[in-house]
Amino acid sequence: MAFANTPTERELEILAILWERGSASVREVFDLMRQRENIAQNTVQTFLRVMEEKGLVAHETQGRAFIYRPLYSRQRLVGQFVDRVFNGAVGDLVLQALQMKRLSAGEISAIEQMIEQTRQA
Amino acid sequence: MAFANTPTERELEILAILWERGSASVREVFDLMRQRENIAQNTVQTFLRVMEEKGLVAHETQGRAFIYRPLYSRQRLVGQFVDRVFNGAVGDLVLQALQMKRLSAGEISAIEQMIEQTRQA
DNA sequence: ATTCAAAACCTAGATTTCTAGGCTATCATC
DNA sequence: GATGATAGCCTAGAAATCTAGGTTTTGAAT
Repeated sequence: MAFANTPTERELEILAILWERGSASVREVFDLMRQRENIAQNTVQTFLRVMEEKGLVAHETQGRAFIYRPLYSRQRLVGQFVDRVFNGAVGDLVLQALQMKRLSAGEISAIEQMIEQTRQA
Repeated sequence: MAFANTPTERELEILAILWERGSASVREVFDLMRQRENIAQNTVQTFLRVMEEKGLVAHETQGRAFIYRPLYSRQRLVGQFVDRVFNGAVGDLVLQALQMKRLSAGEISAIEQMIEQTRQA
């Protein structure tokens, strides 16, 4: 996606893993990715290094290993997605999502609660 | 994004225009794009031709001009977005979107109505 | 201290995406 | 039927993205 610092396809895949887990070592990211596709650990490592240069992630060391965490948030990605796909109209995105009919009763309740809160503000 | 036939960045930009207008000639797409960036009409034309090969758009002629319309839907894109970013959890996407607090009262009402319908099914 | 394993760094090359120049076809007007 | 304007086609090359091999570093075990 063409904004400044927008993650590429592969970067997004890695970010998704970090969002899910909060943080992870190169090894952990690699192990998850290899389950779905053919990829070398070095490739993952290189991506994380470059992503850090770009400011998408940060790391701290734990023993010899680097533990990465995301700096770029899901929220931000959703914002950019809305801007480019729905011209900024969040409501349209929500409507479109609701039409997908993939929601459980529990999810619907959570959404209703959230709307209640939104209405206050 | 890395699914089969997922539009690239540039393709997405063009699709967004077609979604907005329903359909458009090469010239119209070009005129809209040039307002924001530096691009040649030939580039737009080439993209549309390739996108047609990929099945993302279709065209019919009107006089000498080709009028393109999208075949790949917003709905489908949102579906792929949810899958890769929220691991398929539509509810999480909606929650995240609602937290952005960019909604008007009218939009909120529309969403509530939509939820009512969703609840029925 | 040597050997081994695990991790990171550096680098070049493959692949995909993007870009637009030059060419041809079509139609309207003179 | 020549001229000009508008449109689409073909093509090659530039730029960005992705990939992973070879090397080096570090720490643990013998």
